[in-house]
Amino acid sequence: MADDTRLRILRAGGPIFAGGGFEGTTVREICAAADVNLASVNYHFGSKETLYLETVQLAHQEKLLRVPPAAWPADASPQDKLRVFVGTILNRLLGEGDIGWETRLLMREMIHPTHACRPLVEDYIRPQFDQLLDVLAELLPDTTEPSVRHRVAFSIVGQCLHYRFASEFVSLLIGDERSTGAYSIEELSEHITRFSLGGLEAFRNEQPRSTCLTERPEKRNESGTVSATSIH
Amino acid sequence: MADDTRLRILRAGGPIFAGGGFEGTTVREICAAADVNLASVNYHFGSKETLYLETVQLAHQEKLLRVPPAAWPADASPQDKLRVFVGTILNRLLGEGDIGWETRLLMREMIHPTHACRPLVEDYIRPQFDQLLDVLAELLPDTTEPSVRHRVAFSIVGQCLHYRFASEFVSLLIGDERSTGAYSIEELSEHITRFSLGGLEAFRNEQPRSTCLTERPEKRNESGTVSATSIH
DNA sequence: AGGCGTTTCATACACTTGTTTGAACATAAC
DNA sequence: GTTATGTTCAAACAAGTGTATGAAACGCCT
Repeated sequence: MADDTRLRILRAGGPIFAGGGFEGTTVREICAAADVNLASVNYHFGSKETLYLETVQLAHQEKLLRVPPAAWPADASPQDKLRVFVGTILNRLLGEGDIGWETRLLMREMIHPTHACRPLVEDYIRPQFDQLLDVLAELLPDTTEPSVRHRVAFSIVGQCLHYRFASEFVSLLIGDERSTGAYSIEELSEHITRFSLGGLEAFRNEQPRSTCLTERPEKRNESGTVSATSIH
Repeated sequence: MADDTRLRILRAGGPIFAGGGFEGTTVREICAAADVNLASVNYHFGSKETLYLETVQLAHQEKLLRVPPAAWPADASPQDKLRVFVGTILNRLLGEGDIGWETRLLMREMIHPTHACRPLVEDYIRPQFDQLLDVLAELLPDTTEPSVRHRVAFSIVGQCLHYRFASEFVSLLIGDERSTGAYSIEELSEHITRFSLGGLEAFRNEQPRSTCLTERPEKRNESGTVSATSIH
């Protein structure tokens, strides 16, 4: 019975902490939702803070089990791998019917990092990041510098995260356009993949850098990709 | 002297609210920082909540004055306009020496929208969004659908916002790579512009959609851009 | 100077917060 | 049954919260 109340507190804490943040959430609230006595949280966790830390940990641990990492056949093209990766991330961020409170916890952790931040990144974020880097390795020249690879990776996940972080702003900006389905997970996944593959093209021919951007859109050089041939 | 304390409260409230959020920030804290009496906030604002709303409003109002919107010569190429736009956004998000607490307020508002959200978007976000759409209009075919234009715009600002939202995660992921300067505002601006112009290329030849992404990177068709010619 | 509306101040008021306490309860070993 | 150990419970605690109050101080007009 002891472990039971412990788990009940942890599971109840997730969505509540996600909704209100650490401050803004009361232990009474959590205890009521978990249907346990008020003193239980201090008996089992010692303090509200360690309860929070354990909650964050468990939340992403369970989330990782529930929605597994991206996977693809061994002979998939790198483009398809990227598409699957983007789709997986978006599903993790936006999907799952209910509300996706786990990612709200993650967002809060991004804005206001606590001690839960570092293990979260190492256990939960870095594996996905490395997976994306592996895909990018197939799409970028071998000579591409690590920092450039990283920035490209951030450009891709940044597009995905935007629809989670700024979802309220997006809704206000586009009005009722969302009802057209243009912002479904499938459409967004397709769009981001397409945009990113285009963006990758700009890094396929390694240039010194930063000199390939002033070409006018009307003309296109023979390689077809933006290049450094025309500095205005 | 009355307006003076009013303003002092508002200005002191900005960074404090940004740091601790609405909950997590005490009126006493703000009054101490503003060096005014505790009762002043209720005398001048009526409640903590309306103080918060007015604080958010003033913060972005002053921010908008301090770092003006992107501007370019009339004959600038759309590519250059995009570069300037991205640079301006990044400067607004990451620049300004101190800490940029205004954007933290904005981030909080994104995650946990309050009544301050709607006017914030209309007065502060939408003008920039429209400006970006104007630039994109020069880079995309006239036939491009509005929803596609919007998603492209989000792909661009998403890349920028990522370095503000996930800055802690970015730091943890890249280790001390930041010290190389690869994540300076200038470098990031250059990278995002380059990546985005590449991404835009993928939308230059309007395809039905979603069929242009499986081309293998080694071969390239004559137009040079990714296209719908090969479905695997 | 004197009166008056406005603003400041110290203080107090409910109320909520996380945490503690000590008794009641359970369960198993002997 | 008795003891021992681990767990729950209602109640209370001290500290901190937003807000209210009434007196004091100020500035300004006549």
